Amino acid sequence: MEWMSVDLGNCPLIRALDVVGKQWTIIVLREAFNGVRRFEDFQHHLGLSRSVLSRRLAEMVTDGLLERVPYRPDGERERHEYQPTDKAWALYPVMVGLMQWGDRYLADGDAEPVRLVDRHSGKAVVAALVTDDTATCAPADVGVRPGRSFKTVPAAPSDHGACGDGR
Amino acid sequence: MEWMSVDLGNCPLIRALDVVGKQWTIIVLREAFNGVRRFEDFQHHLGLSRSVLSRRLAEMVTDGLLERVPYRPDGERERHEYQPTDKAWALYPVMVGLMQWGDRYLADGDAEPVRLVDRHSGKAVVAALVTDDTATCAPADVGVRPGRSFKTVPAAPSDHGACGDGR
DNA sequence: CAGTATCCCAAGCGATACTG
DNA sequence: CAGTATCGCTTGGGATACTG
Repeated sequence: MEWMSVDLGNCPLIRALDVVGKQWTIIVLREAFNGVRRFEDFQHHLGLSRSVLSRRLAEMVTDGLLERVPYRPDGERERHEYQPTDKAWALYPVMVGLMQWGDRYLADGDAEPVRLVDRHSGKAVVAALVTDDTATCAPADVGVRPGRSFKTVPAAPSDHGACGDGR
Repeated sequence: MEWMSVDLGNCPLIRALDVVGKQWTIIVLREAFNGVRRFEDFQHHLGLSRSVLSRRLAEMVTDGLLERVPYRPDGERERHEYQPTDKAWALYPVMVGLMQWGDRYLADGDAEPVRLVDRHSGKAVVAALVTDDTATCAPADVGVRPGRSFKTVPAAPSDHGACGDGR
């Protein structure tokens, strides 16, 4: 971040926040994780202004979080869709952690928490610190129980067997 | 966030970002996790302006992330220190996840990654998604290998045996 | 040492309008 | 449908100066 003082500039946390810190970024990412791919869909789901969305999307492409790929639905003209990159998927645990933290500490009473479950075992999934050798859940293995606001992950990345697994 | 459209307002992710989303918040939190407690220390470590720090600290106290507790060192006059609350410690995995993500994808080449290790096993610690029943690392169990920028955790919270463990 | 208050600037957002 | 451009507002940050 340009507003940072000298030696902290290369702190990985600062660098991360420089990319992810802007308000809409993580939300847009969540939509993308949820399968949203097109401009209009992002805009309607989130209700943010078109100009902001345009800029945010462009930045996220520049930052390597989204990839803008052309495709042609049936007989229509060519379109583009924004696909989350592996770099973006690597933020999945962070986003989930944030969401679960919000659920736990910022609940407004009426909304039941979003419960993530592992598809295979059916067990609840949480974001946590674990040792290297622990079995982790890949984004593709994660779904939600009740089904509110955070649906299942439709298109997980190819190689991300487990996010955050051994370096 | 006030800038959010209607129904998304109670999305836990949005609520979380409303509290944590401001740029300095997580950085200040990291310092607090690292044992920094006093105004001057935050200011010198981070190099941010006193006015901003003052506001940020006050907000974080309001938001329940920090607690301002009085204490009296040896024979001096009374002082105050900012202690991270359990609510703040619950963000530890998120912060670590962000930091590791920055290390992995935003490395500037010259800086070696911050390696977190479990004190007991000596194994590397990562932020990840796991099932409910997985053994997790409490903040107090986590230290760093080389010792750059992210030191050991000096004062972990009382009851946080494992962050993110079974709800 | 530990802040608070004031002033100014830059960045981010929304609304609106326009292009292919 | 999928954006880009412009404008004005609001917010967050820095500098400086001041208080206990």
